[in-house]
Amino acid sequence: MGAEPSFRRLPRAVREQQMLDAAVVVFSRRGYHGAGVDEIAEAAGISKPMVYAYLGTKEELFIACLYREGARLMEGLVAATLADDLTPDEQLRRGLRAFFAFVGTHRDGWIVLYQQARGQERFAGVLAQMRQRLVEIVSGMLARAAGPGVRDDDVTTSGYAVVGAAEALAEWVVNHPDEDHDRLAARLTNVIWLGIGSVVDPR
Amino acid sequence: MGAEPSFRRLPRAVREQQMLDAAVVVFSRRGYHGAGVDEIAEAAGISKPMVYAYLGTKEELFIACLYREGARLMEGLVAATLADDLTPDEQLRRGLRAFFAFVGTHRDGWIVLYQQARGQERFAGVLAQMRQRLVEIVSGMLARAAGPGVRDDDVTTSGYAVVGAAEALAEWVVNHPDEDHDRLAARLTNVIWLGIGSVVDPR
Amino acid sequence: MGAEPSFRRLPRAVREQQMLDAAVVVFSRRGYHGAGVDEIAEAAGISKPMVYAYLGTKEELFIACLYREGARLMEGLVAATLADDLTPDEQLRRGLRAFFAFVGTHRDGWIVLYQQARGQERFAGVLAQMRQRLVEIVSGMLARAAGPGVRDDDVTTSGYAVVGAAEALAEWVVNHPDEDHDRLAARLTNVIWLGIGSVVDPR
Amino acid sequence: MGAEPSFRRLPRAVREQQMLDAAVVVFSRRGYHGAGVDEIAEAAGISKPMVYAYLGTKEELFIACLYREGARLMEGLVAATLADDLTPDEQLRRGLRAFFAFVGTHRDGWIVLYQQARGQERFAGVLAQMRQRLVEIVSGMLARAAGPGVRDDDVTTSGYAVVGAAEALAEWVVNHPDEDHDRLAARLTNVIWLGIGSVVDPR
DNA sequence: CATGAATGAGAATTCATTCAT
DNA sequence: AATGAATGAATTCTCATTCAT
Repeated sequence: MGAEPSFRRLPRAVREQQMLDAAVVVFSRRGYHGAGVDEIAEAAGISKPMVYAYLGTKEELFIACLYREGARLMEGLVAATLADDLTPDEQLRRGLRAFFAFVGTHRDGWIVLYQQARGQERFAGVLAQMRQRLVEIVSGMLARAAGPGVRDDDVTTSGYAVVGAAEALAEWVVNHPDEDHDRLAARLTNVIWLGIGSVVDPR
Repeated sequence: MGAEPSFRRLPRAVREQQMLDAAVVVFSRRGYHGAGVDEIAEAAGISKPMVYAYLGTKEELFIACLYREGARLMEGLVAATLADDLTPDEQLRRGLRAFFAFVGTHRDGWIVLYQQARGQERFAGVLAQMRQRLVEIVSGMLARAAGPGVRDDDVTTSGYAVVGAAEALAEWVVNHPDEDHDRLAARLTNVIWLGIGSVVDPR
Repeated sequence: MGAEPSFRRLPRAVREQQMLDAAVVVFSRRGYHGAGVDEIAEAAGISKPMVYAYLGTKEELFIACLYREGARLMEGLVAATLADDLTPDEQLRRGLRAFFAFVGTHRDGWIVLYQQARGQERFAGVLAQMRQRLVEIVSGMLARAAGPGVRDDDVTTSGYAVVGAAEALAEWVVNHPDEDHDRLAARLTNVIWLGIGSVVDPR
Repeated sequence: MGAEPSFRRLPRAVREQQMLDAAVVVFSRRGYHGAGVDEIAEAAGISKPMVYAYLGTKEELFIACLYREGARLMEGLVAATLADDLTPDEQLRRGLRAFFAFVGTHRDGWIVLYQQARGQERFAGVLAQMRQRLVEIVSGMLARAAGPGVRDDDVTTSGYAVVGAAEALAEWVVNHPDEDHDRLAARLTNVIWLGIGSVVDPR
């Protein structure tokens, strides 16, 4: 049996995760400008200079949060989506499920990513990029489903719409923590799938 | 015609609108916390104390922006929607068109409402309320289209999805100012209308 | 019967008194720095520029209050004291009575004079001067009563003590508006008169 | 002897006292509203944020001054008064001596307590309370001296008068720093002691 | 490694005062 | 004569950031 680790001196990597955890929580509640480094340090149970020593400026700290949470979200999505031989609609359904799962589990991360990072010129870029990737992924699925002969424009538009719908429902998920993600994903997939028909084959 | 009015002393009502105009622009770029009252005053072409004299605290100023822009949005929507004898889908299409028109014309107002007000606990309420009204309006249209025998829950979820999709496309509109709103509204309506079938009559 | 005077256009002298009335009230509650010219103007029922037009700077306004209230106090005292052929103790008693009467009737004036003007370097002078006159008056009475052969120093000290005692009781009067001034004056005179014996003829 | 301590970084307790020292000086000269936190910080030889970090708001800072100086005054008084077996008049004499000593030594503290705290509704309470305690202490001595059969009212009134006289002489002390406190206390005690006879046994 | 001490720079808010009408 | 409009100059308070120990 190994020695219990001392509580005070933790390896750097661990400390950094604790700080990021705290930062995500605080940023999610107060926003970038509203959050104080003091507050974050306190929430992390360490002193302010440590925050600066480990993660740098408040801006860098925020960006670190963005990257970590963004990566988590993407990981979940990709993992859920990458299995072989899935039909596009199944892929979509699993992607949505993973998405809602992330939002449900990482409420604060979601809020930081989607509510706080937006609208601060400085960070909008990082966010827009991620969102762009989402739209592309979804558009890809839709395109595969639609087959050739559909205008790229229409597919992209639909991609936006789908991502937007998912995001709106994410807000719903945030406010209704006991919602069944599977059911939600299934329902939305259906709506989308039928709807997509109008793009694929507009009468 | 009459002499040009002196530029320095203006009646209160005029100045207030100028201030709100400036405030919306600045808030949209910097967010609530990021915006300085100094900056807003300068943008409005007057001195800081006037802002406080006329519109009160920064918080009250922000709320005033919220209300003005919110009212503008709602007016447009309601006006577009209220005509007699519209089929639900036509109603939806017109509503969406009005929505995209607002977003296109009042870019900054849109951003303040939908990106900056969110995530500041203080203002989330005002916003959530407005969004709620939107969802209800849309859900109403969907319900009328779906007829009885559909679960309220499903209708609400769809309402959220539709509003979310519209919001996402709004972002698209913001970034592609020359997009044809009519076309976008029509396309989204189609997607929705088919999709909605899945809720009304699954399988 | 004369024409009713219009309410709006009042002769300057009247307006000035109204302003001073209002100013005394506000200064008494808030102190010199704490009081706002806005507040005073509003209390006087006129607009701020009028205050400046009539009474000048806030500082000048405050000094005007000081002089008016100080004059009122002194008038009362002198009037009560000047009658011919009064024994010193009767003089003192009447003086105290007049003093307490002023404090009771002009509560705010008293507070401005004795609590607010003190401690602002700028005004302390005016105040100290008035107080000095009071001490001299009282010391004069005491000296007349004591006759020659008493050290000036002792008389002055006693003068201070008497004025101080009166001021302390003035605070009492302010807080107990229904106190009988005559009785208070009589009691204090007695205390003083016996006490004064110790100075006159210290065993 | 040991190395001179570095001047820049000092432990909190020390800095707090320095700040209070400076604050008392500045408040005494300018009054609560007239004093700027900037000015106080500069007088204390540190930067403004430290004042806020350690002592809180300007209001809290002022109250801290009130409490510290008030405690100092009271300590002196109680210490001087508590010795066993003193006759009431000796007690009073010692009390007055201690009082004058405080005023002489802590000129600024005295001024803050007795001139600046008054008249600001916010602080009047703290002050009134302390003054009340003084009046009660003095009244107690007078009552012990007077024996039973004297109206409470009269004793209280006399208490006020005595405290008032002492306060007035305190002002004298402030302006005549080389006055002999012992002599002043003795003289005032005599004046009071004879005067008190009139209350105890009038005519 | 860790932190209490310290601050420069700026934020919101107010106020005495003036001007144009 | 009278006032709404307007502002320069503070003032209180906060915050991101650094240094000495």
